[in-house]
Amino acid sequence: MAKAELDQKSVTGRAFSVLDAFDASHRHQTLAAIARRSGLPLTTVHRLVHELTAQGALIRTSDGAYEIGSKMWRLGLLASLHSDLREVALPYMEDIYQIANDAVQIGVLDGVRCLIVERIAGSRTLEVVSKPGARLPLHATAVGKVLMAFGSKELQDAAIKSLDKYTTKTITDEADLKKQLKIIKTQGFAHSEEELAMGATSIGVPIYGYGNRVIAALGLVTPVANRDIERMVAVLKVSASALSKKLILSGVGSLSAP
Amino acid sequence: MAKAELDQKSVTGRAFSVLDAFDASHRHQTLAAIARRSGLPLTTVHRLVHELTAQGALIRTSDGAYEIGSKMWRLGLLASLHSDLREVALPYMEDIYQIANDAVQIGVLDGVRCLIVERIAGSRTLEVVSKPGARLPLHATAVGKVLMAFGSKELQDAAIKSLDKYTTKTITDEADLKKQLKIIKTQGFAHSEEELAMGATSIGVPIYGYGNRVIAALGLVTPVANRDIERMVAVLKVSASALSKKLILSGVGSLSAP
DNA sequence: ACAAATCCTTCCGGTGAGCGGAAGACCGTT
DNA sequence: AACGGTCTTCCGCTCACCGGAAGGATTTGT
Repeated sequence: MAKAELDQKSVTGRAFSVLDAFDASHRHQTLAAIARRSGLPLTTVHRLVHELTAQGALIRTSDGAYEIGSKMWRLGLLASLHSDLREVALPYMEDIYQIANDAVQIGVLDGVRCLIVERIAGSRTLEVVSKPGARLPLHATAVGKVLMAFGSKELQDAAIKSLDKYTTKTITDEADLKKQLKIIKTQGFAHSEEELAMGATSIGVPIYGYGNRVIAALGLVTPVANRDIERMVAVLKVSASALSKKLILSGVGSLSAP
Repeated sequence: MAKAELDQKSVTGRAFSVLDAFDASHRHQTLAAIARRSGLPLTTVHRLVHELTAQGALIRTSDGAYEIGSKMWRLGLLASLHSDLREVALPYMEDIYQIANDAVQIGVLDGVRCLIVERIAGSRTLEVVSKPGARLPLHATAVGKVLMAFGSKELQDAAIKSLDKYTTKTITDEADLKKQLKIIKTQGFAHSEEELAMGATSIGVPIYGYGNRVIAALGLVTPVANRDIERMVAVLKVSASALSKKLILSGVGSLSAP
């Protein structure tokens, strides 16, 4: 339970410590739970939560607990990666899903993680943790490896500093990973087999935006059993180039790091 | 340009004044612009924006301006109306779109406005301002009227206090509106013709959730020319009852007011 | 039935974090 | 070169935030 968030010195820092106490598996929390998870004194949380509720950032449900409010949702829609990328990519992802019948996902770089922006999955597809909003490690997923391979030198160095081991197949050796990244860059796609979770294999290809920079990665996730990598790569590459063209035309792509 | 936001006394209040300076048509703003729109001193905005950027709530683009950051987007996904309602409703909305070929939208109550949660629109459909995240007036849209008709007495009174006039057909008379709300409640659907924008007509039906309470409204928007209200109502009602059943089973629905 | 352990809320005095004016470093434009 | 616009740093005053203490409201255990 990480309680040492950013700063916590400024009020906004504290406010976001409160908000950060919410995640996919903690969407509905009591005041005391928020205090515990954020590591802030109860009284302080009490006040902050009240202010945030007044702003509509939180909402109090009928049972007295708190949830993220509609203002957060409304503001979140304004994030460019959502409005722009998702909007354009969704139809293409649906096409891919029709053909491949496997889970399709698109992700962007967020710090040293891969942020899943959208995902299409059927009932047949395996249930992994890669819902929209999830932040997956770069070195253990195909989409992540793509973003890493086409990313800056600094990004690679930063990402390599924490190569967590998720399964027996996760690549944790720096040299091995660097070698693979080079191959990915030349052959234009990444492959990951049971490196994040057993039973799942995935491939990913880069998506280009404004100025021909890689702004996202498109991927397919499928059970190890019925994989047909060549076919999947072919399908992905066709859609990816069409999608990239459209993104470049609409001029999507402008980010930066603090 | 509303500069008198909520409070502005507390730090969180000020922080949200900054965030509130962003909307669909102001997604990309310079520091000075934010200061102007929020009504806060430039120096103050400067500090707040820095803190918010450090938290990932804002992001600085390569041209020096600011946008809503990915953390906001991630947090926004946790809002229950999005994750739950949207998730369940989307397939039904797509079905309706296949049949009717008109813009389909679903909205929930947000204060005294109707918050559009999701919308499906084709290229043929007319371009109105009802994108996801938009907050439409209750008395001038079909979905809004539904929420109002099935809402509490207090809500109706609060909404009636500000009956803005958008077109010549907008209903601004309190008695007329109340009469219509009664009819809507008995016949189970609402109709609005050119009350928000000329050329557009819309109908709406209620959607039920946990405890058989009305939690949302489903609507169709079409050009006035090719309207066929009876058919539209029929289509909507079928989908609405199916969707309601599913929502009730999954137990969606829990809100409250400050 | 009581006690114990939760939970949430209000009160209040000290203090340090937030405030914002002033000043200056930058652009571009006329 | 003087202007109008942007962003940034500096710094002292003050007031809004902080959080312990205390008490009410519920739920749980014995």
